[in-house]
Amino acid sequence: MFTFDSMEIDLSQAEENYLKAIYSLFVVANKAVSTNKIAEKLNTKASSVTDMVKKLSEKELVNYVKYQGVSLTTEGKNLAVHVIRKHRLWEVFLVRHLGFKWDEVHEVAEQLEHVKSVKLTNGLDAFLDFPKYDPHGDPIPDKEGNFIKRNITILSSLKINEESKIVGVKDSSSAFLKYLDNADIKLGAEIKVIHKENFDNSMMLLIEGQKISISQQISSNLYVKQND
Amino acid sequence: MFTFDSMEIDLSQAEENYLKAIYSLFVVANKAVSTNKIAEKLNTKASSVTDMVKKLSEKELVNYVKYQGVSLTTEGKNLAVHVIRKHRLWEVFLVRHLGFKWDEVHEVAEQLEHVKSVKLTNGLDAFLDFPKYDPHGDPIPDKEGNFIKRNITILSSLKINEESKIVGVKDSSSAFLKYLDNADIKLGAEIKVIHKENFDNSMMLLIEGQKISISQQISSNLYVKQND
DNA sequence: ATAATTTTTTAGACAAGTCTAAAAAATATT
DNA sequence: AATATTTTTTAGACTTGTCTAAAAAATTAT
Ligand SMILES: [Mn+2]
Ligand SMILES: [Mn+2]
Ligand SMILES: [Mn+2]
Ligand SMILES: [Mn+2]
Repeated sequence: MFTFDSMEIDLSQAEENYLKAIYSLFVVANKAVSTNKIAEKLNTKASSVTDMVKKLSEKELVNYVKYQGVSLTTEGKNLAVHVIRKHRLWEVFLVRHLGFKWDEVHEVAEQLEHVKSVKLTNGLDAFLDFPKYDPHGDPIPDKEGNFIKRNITILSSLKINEESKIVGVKDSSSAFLKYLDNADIKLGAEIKVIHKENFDNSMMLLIEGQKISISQQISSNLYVKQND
Repeated sequence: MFTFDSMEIDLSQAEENYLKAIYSLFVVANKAVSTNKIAEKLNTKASSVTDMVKKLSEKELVNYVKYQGVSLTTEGKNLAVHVIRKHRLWEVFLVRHLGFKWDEVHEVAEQLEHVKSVKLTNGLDAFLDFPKYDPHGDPIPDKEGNFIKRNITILSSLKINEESKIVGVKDSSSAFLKYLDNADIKLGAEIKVIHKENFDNSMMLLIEGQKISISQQISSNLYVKQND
């Protein structure tokens, strides 16, 4: 049976970042992703992407046909998920044990995710007691690469009087996370939709007893789980 | 007053490794170190070292005169010590919290020491309760770069009946550390020299009540602190 | 269906870091 | 002091990952 322990391919940080980018773009698009989209995501140029994608194709980590976009092979996907696992475990560590705020962890996790040591990753996982979610509500793959598939609802799509719980953020930029902190909007908070303003699509909510109005910008970047 | 917080120079991992190598070679030689020695330490070629040393000299991190060896500037030394601080803090973390043995930490620490985040380093330091020594008995610089200067005695230089405590290892290769584990020789152990064999310079010791014989190879790689 | 526009790839260049082989300098030997 | 040996530097090449500018292909508009 497959586990990450068996993975001994030594990729560069650049290669790992490409795999991650391709993975996350594919998840939303659900079809082969363009070199342009990858370039945008990685803050680089499409020509650089073409070069790298050829290299990854040589290594059989991506499927690539000229002019037709890129997708991950099974092996490429496993490697991408493994990097994501490390990224999210480190984020948990930083928040729980080193006093980082959820808007401060990403940059450091981007570095830590490239450290290579199966013992380190699994040791960290155990130390943290096998967390299922990172500080932004994103699921953490276990060492087999399996993770919880969340039943995501976007807050903005809720109807009046529907009740739910905030379980994640779509945008995890520092700016958005800080806004949430200031507005006292936290993961796990119970909310109820009181009113939806037709004019600007803003929403009036009851969050943990508090009445609060949020713009469409905000409500379309919050994931909720509806109460049964 | 100077602290590492003020250091914002962004060095590559290669540059940091060169500074560390030059630092540790200089500490033992106490004079400008040769490109050859640096090459040997870093498992590279002297010609590569010459190139890099020129670059570091441009950045005023080393003093370099052709054919006359290399030494660190104040800034270079500060940066080297900062990397060593991170290396040793991570080693403590790995042993204390992730179940690593002292012979397993070095390789991973070599990667972790290059992660850049003042908040991470100081947070880790605080989480570990500001440890003074790493698992091999090496002193850990604080955030000002200061560390305890140990009064090192090599075990092999002790006379008969002298009593002392094991406080460090000179060789921290995995092979040597595993030997010590098997022989049940630990940092902190109280020892007394019972006998010195003239023939091969082996030593008979009393370690925590146990009688044990060690070769010169071993005794010349153990640091002790003499009891007053 | 042709033309205009956008996307993607190619061609050529560059910086970082490394290597081998040869030249130059320093050191050791006779 | 001259010669041989060792150490160090230079010269030129290679890899990885990136870039700009130009060419080619695909897409959109007319
Ligand atoms: Mn993140
Ligand atoms: Mn996250
Ligand atoms: Mn070490
Ligand atoms: Mn150590």
